[in-house]
Amino acid sequence: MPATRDRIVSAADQLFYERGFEATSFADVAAVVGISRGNFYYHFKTKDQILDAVIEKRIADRDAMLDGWVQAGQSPRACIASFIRILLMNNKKIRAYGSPVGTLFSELAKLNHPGGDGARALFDLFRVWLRRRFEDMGRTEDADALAMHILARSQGVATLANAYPDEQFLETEVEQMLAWLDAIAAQTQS
Amino acid sequence: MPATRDRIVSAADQLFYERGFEATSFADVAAVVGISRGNFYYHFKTKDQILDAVIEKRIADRDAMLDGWVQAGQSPRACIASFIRILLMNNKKIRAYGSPVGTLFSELAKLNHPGGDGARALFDLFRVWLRRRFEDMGRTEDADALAMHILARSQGVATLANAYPDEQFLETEVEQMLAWLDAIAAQTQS
DNA sequence: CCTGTTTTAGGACTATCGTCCTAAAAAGTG
DNA sequence: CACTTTTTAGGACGATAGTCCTAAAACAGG
Repeated sequence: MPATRDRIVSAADQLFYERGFEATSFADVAAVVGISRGNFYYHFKTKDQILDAVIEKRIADRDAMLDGWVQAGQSPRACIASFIRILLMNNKKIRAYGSPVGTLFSELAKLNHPGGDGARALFDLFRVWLRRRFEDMGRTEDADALAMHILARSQGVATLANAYPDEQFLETEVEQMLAWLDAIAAQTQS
Repeated sequence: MPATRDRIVSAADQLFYERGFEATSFADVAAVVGISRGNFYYHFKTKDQILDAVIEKRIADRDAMLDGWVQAGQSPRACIASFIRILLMNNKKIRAYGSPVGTLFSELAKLNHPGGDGARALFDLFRVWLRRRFEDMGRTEDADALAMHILARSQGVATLANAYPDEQFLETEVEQMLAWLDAIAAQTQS
């Protein structure tokens, strides 16, 4: 049986993703978890503290996923391909709610919320990881630009897939991104 | 002197962009315009009505901009290049607040707000316009896919530029998008 | 100058939210 | 079993939001 605190963070994570941070209230999360607002306050004094915990969890989850690919012995190129395919893995959720990273960052940036730094850290996690993969592929000079490029493509595809929940679009764009990766690899190894 | 209603819509347009729809209150808009909340209510009965008016204005503004390029006699390819360069034209605002189209859509989609359809109509405006330009370039079979592709790229670049307000990134990506457009044009005319 | 319509101001009402407090229940310890 | 700490429940409080109402001010036409 998971601790109450963890159940709160998981529920908040999901609700923040589906409804947004501001639109999700203490009462909403408490209702999903099945506890009272008073109990909620025992674990988190302020809403910002829940946000911090949710961002921490999102970072930890994604960090584990990314490291898992590396630990599994996938080549740098295969790792990047796996990153691109996240869009397909989560295609239903992305079409329904967009990117968990991008939409959270957008909201917090507009609110000038201090947690926006944490949301940027989520981007950083992917950016740094991707940069290292490109470096391992031999693209040391422009590894960061390539990382930013593929990150931007992912974000854009997620946004449009949310606006137009068309599965074909997602698949087409993923194929193009993989083709782009092939071209990069060909450039580098030749 | 512009009518009060128009001043309200302009102020709301800006505030919705900078702070988001939900985070902007009647009082915020009224304070910027310099009128009372009561006067506000005379012009707009509900918050949804302001949102509708703002979306209508955004569509009209962008429709005029896009049509202006066509009326000015620019070639289809030059028109698409102008669209890509919107990112540079508005680079300061985009780095500060993201894409006015994408961020509004994301927020309304999460709120399950009826105005989300209007925000999607904003995407449709660009999508249909871009599709027609690609058709005029001779890409009749995949014009819509090309339109969606460049729209997604724009959105992704805007999101990342918001997260990392680095002017160099924006310029680099715009150049790559223009190079992509050149490649498309070369494919088509050969 | 009078009259009817449009526009504006300011406050009242209700609901919801984040926050906080207090006391009971549960769990752990000797 | 007695005692202490942890956890839970439920409600109170102040602030803010969207909405709505009423009356005064500004303006129009005869």
